[in-house]
Amino acid sequence: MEKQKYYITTAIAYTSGKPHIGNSYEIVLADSIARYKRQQGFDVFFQTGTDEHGQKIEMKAAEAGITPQEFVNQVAGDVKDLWDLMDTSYDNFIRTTDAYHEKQVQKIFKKLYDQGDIYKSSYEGLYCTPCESFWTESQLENGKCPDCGGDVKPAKEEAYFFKMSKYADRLIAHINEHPEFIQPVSRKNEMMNNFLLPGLQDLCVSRTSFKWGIPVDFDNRHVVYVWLDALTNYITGIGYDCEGQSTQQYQQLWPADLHLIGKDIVRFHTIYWPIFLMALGEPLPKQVFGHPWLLQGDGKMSKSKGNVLYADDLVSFFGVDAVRYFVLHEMPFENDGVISWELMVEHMNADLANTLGNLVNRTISMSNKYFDGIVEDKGIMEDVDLDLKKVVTETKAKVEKKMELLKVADALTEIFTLFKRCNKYIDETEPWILAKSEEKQERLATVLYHLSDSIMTGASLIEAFMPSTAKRIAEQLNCELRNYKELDKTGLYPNKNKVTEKPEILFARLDVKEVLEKAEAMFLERNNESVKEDTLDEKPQEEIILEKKPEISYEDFSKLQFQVGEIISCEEVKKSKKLLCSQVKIGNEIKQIVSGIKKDYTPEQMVGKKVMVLVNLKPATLAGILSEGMLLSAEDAEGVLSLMVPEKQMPSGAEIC
RNA sequence: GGCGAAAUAGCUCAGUUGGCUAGAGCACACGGUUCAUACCCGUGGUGUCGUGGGUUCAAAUCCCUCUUUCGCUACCA
Repeated sequence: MEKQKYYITTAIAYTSGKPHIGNSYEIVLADSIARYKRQQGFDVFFQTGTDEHGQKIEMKAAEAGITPQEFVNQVAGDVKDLWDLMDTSYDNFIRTTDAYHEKQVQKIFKKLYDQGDIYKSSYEGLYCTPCESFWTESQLENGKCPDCGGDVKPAKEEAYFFKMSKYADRLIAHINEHPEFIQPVSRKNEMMNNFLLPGLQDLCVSRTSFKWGIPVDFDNRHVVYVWLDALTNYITGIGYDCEGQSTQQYQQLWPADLHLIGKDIVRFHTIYWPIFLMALGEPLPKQVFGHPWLLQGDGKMSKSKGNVLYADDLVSFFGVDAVRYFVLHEMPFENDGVISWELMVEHMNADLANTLGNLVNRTISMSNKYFDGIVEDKGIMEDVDLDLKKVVTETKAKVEKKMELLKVADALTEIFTLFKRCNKYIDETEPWILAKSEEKQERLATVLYHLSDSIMTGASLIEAFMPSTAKRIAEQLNCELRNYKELDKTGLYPNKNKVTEKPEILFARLDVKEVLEKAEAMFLERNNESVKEDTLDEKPQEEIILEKKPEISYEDFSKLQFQVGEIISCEEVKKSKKLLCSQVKIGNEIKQIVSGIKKDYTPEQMVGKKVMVLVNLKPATLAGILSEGMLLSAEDAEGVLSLMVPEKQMPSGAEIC
C-alpha cells in the first residue's frame, strides 16, 4: 500500500525583522507534528518560508538605505538560519520573491479577473477616509459609514476588488459541515460572529500606494494585495498552476492537511484563503489551527525595553532541544502561554535534568558498575515489572490520542510520565540492594534490561519533539531508535548489548540566579549597543519616512484654523479603550474634543496642558461622544504620541499660523 | 459598545453527559534511600471550586445577577 500523504505548512514569516521566540514557536510546533507524522509512516511534506512584500518592508529598506530586495534577502537568510538552528525538518522553504511564485500569482490574479471574481472599481461612494475602509451599499447606515457615522466619500483611487460575498454562503456551509476545519473552536465562533454572519464585504486586492509587491501584469500601476500574494504560497510552493499545468507533486499533496498559523491571522486563512481557493476551483485545506501566543512572563517583549527573547539567545543558554521542550511544553492549546527565565530554568532542572537526564545516567551507570555495561534479560520477572511494562506500552496510544488533537504539550507530558515511572521502578526494585547478594544477580540484570528497554521506548517517542536528545540516548545505550509501530512492545532492546562506558550529561542543572544574572548582562550589553548605534548613526534609526501627500496650495492651508487650547478638564471615555475626552478652552470658548491618546496620557496629565488644536474641523461623534476639533500630536515609529505644545508660554486662543 | 471565553491549592492548570472524603505538576516541609546530574521514592493542603441567588435527593459541573480577567471586533479627528 502506498504511503498516505500529509502536507503541513507554517505561516510564512514576514521579513520586516528578525523573528523573536514567540514567532519561532510555530516552526518548532510544526516540525514536531511533521516529524511525528513521519514516524507514524505518513509521506510528509512540510513547507515554510518568508513573506517578503509590502509597504512596511519597503519603508524598512528605505530606512536602512538599501533596496527592498537586499533587505529581504538579509532577513530571509536570518529566518532560515534560525529555523535551521532549531533543527526543523522542513522540505521546502518558499520565498514570495521567488520567480515561480511571482509569476503564478500574476496568472492567478489574471484568471480571477477574467472569470469576474476580481473586478476593477473605485472607492466611489463607498469609502470612508478616516476609517480607511470601504463598505457595500447594504452595510451603510442611513448612507453613512456604519463605524464612525461620517460621510463616505467618492474615491480618487481605483482598485481591484474580490467578490467575497459571492462565496460567503458556501464557506459558511463548509465551516458548519466541517467542525474540525478551524481549531480551536473558539476561533471559529469569532470568525462566524464577526465576519461571516454579519455579511462579508468585498476585499480590495490591489494597491497603488506602494511599489514593493508583485505587479498586476495587465495593469502595472497596481501591485497585488499582500495577502493574495502570501496565501497562495501554499499552492505555488508545491507546483500549482492555474492553467491546468500543475505538477504531479501538487496533485498528490493538495489539499493541505494542516495550516499552522498564529491566532492573529486566522481571518485570512479561514475566510479569504478558502474563498480564493473556491474561486480557483481547488479543494479547501482540511484544517487550520490558529495557535495561541507565547508571551514573556516578566513584562511584555518590546524592542525599546531591550528584553526581546530570540531563539538563538535561548539556545546559547539551554541548547536546542531544551528550547524546543520549553516552547512546546509551555504552550497550551487554547490560551496564551508564558515563558520566563525562571520558568525555563525550572523545567530545565525538574524535567530535563532530573527526570530524564538523570534517569539515563543512573541506568547506564548501574549497568557499567554491576555488569561491565552488558545489558542482558535473564527473564526473572516480578509483579512490579508488569506495571512498568503496562505504563510503557500504553504511552504510545496516549501520545497518539493527544497528537491527533494537536495537543502537543499534553503529548510531551505523557512521555515524561513514562520516564517518571522508570525512576519509580528503580526505587521499587532497589538494584543496589540486589547487587549485594550473589543469588539476586539474575534479577538485577533483568531489572536493568527492563530499564534500558523502557528508556528506548521513551526516547523513540520523544524523537519528534527533541530529535537530537533521542539520538543521544540511543547512542549512549548503543542501539537504534525504534520503529514507531513497535513502540507498544517491550523486550526489543538487543540482548547482551553493551552500553557506553561513560554516560554524558544530557542536560546540566542550572542555577536560577546565575542564569538571571547572565541574561541581564546580555540585555544590558544589547541595550548599550543599540544606544551606541543610535548616537553614532542617528539618521537611519531616528528618521521616520512618510509617504508624500500631494502638494497643496496656500489657499488649501489657509482653510485650516489652528489655535492654542488649554485643557481644563479631561476624563476617560468609558466605552473605549483608546479615547480621552477633554474640555479645551480656546479663547473665550470651550470645546469638547475626543482624542485617541489614552495609552500615552492619563486624564490627570492632560489637564493644564496648552496644546495645538485644529479648531474648525467638522464635529463628529466618536464612541457616542461629540468631538469638536482635534488635538495635534507627533507619533514615533512605535506609535508613541507626543502632544504638540508651544515652546513659549502662550495664551489660550493664540493663533497658530 | 457588539460577540465569545474564563474565574478551582502559593504558582500553572485537569475536572468527561451534575453523583461517593475536589485532582495533577511545580514550589515548599518532613521522612526514606544512595545507582545517579545533592538525585530518586514516599508522606503532607482547614482550597468559601470569583459573588449572590435558583433548579435538584445531589452542583466546581445546569439557570439567572453581579464582579474581575481575557479573546475577537469596532472606536484612534
